[in-house]
Amino acid sequence: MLQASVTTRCDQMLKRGVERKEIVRALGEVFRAHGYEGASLTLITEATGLGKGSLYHLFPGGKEQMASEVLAEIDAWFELNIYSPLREASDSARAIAAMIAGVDEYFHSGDRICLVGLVALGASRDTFAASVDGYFARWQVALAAVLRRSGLSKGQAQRRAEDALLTIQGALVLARARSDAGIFRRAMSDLTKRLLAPAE
Amino acid sequence: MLQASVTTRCDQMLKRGVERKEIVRALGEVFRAHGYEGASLTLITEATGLGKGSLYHLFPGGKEQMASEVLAEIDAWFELNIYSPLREASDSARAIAAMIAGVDEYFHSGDRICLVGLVALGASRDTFAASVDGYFARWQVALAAVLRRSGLSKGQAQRRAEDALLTIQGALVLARARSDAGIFRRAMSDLTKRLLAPAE
DNA sequence: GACTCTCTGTACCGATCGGTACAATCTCCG
DNA sequence: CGGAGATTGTACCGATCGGTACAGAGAGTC
Repeated sequence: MLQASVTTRCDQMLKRGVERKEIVRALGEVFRAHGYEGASLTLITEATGLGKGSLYHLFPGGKEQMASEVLAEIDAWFELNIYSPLREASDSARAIAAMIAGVDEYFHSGDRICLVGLVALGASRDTFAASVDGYFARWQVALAAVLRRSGLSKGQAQRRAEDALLTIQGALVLARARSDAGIFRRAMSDLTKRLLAPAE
Repeated sequence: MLQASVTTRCDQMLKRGVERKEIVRALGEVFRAHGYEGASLTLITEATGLGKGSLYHLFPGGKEQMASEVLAEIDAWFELNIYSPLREASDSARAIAAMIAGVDEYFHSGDRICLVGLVALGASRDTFAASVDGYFARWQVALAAVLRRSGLSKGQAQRRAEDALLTIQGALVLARARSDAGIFRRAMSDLTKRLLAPAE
């Protein structure tokens, strides 16, 4: 019966892991929709279907822990789907196209907001400064490496990667402000061309 | 004594107008620093030096009126210092350079945030949707007109103006996120070149 | 000085905030 | 089934939220 016991426990752990991931995802949507300050415990309980008891059992650190786990999960997603492919890419053009495709998917072609950007602008920025900075820093380094391999100088690569990140953020802001996802799509299309352009 | 009376009233009105402008400016800083939801009445009374009584006497509509007056004031500033010069410009290159200089001044070279962008991303977006959209729409139209006069096609001019707005917003987000005003300065420099470039 | 009207400080309102306490319940195990 | 530990709903906490009521201070007019 030992085997059964172990299996059961593994299943449980796995299930818990999955559930927690699901919860963190739901939390992310709440923070995205209402910001860190605006995401009240009431909204959070509604979005997750969890009472305060469960919530504080799962996240003893309260809202702050919830938000930082959400940021960590975002980071993990980008690490897996964006940074890592960028780092390991051999074909620069293909890697950049894949990055843009990934970004387009993640942000639902401009319908979805960047939570990291939102936090960066808000009052809670200082609390999560390290996560926010790390998110963009790692992205820039990974993208710059690809650009460098495609023949750009170090400075050019860094500058062009910076331009890419800023364009994505700006496109999300403007698309949201004007309720026009077309802005995001056009910006991503232009950005691809700009990233792929030969060194100046 | 009629003259004196009138003069006194005018002075008073003027003084009130100035004071109100000063108050709205202070309100703007609070909203910028804490967002619409985060700007509590306590913070507002501290920033303005006005008690609740005065505040609700001046702004019977409460926080919402305060915020919309702040947005209106921002709009007026841009109308005067950015949109209008853009519309009346004869020298496109000079007009664009002036716009970038104005933007750099307004945003303190990246140290200051765009309140309109912040509102656009936040939960209060719907409340102020018209102001937010109008701000960007008018800017884009004015800038596109200049670009059109400089020889670009209508579509190209619109697209390039869109790119300019999005770049400014993105630069502000990224500069804030990474606590590096240099990002904003570099972006503005690049943007100027991009705007001035000949038609593709 | 008395009247009027604008302005302001303060006390107060119900609602909600993030967070805690804890008993009840559920789940797994022997 | 019985015990142990994880999980949960609910009542409750003090603080603060945005907003209101109102008495009184202040200033301009006669």
